Amino acid sequence: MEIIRKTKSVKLILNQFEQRDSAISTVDLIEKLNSEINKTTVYRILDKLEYSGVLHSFLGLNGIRWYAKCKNCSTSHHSDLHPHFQCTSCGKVDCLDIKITMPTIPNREVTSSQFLLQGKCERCSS
Amino acid sequence: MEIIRKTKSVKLILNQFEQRDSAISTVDLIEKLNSEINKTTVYRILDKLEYSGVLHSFLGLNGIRWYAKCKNCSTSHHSDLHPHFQCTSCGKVDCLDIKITMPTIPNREVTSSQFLLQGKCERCSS
DNA sequence: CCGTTAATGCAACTAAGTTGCAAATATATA
DNA sequence: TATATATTTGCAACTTAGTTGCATTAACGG
Ligand SMILES: [Mn+2]
Ligand SMILES: [Mn+2]
Ligand SMILES: [Zn+2]
Ligand SMILES: [Zn+2]
Repeated sequence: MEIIRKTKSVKLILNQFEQRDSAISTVDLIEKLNSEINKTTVYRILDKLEYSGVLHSFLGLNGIRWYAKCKNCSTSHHSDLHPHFQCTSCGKVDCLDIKITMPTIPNREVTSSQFLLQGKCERCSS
Repeated sequence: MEIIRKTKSVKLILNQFEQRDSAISTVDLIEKLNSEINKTTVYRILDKLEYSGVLHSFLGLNGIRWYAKCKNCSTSHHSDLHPHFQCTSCGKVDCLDIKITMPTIPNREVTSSQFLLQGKCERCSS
């Protein structure tokens, strides 16, 4: 299930991600676009954009899903093994440009991971 | 909000955690005890056990909360900064006895983290 | 055993996300 | 440009994890 048609809704959602560099939660996106796009459509487009390698997603502190732009991903290959940072003060969520060394665990075959850091962002800690 | 009284329900829940060493999800616990304890009570007891330093919790792959025994925690101090491992084949979730080196990020004050690894457990990969 | 207070069950609710289906619209082709 | 067709959308209804208020029950110290 890839994105086939550049519809009005797809453009509106992509536009949101072009306007900022931080991640956006499904809830925020639905709220922000609620007069223009139905929430079902938002979920479906986000699914497709992730599948296509345009966005990647992860879970925030409360289990809500967040989406952010991919950098070098495609439909066939995803390379989003980086941590994310959620500010407990303002709620902002960012991708971190940090290589995490995947720990090797005896007798376990690790295929992927989610690493979420919490604390205060630059703006909130100064 | 600490545990004050050792009620029948509290004992039943603690018993579940004594019987196994891996984590248990709220959903599994509610299902398993559904003939003996109301789900509201399960949620409330888990809250209190976590607050008291008996259990710690974290989110699994699908955003469902999991609980596991604490090792050296108390009401005043929690020391559960370790990764967790979820088997994508059998669904089992474990605490990993691995020290993770908290990355230092410029201009950000990191206070805690959640690190969830995914893959195949010992039993499922052999 | 009794009185106090914490704990419980229940029903109703909230909120994120999903599903089926009919209507609308993007796009390729003529 | 008009038409055909497959994709996308909106809507309403649903699912599921977790929460809340309140009346009832039960733990436990005296
Ligand atoms: Mn990211
Ligand atoms: Mn753990
Ligand atoms: Zn902040
Ligand atoms: Zn397994």
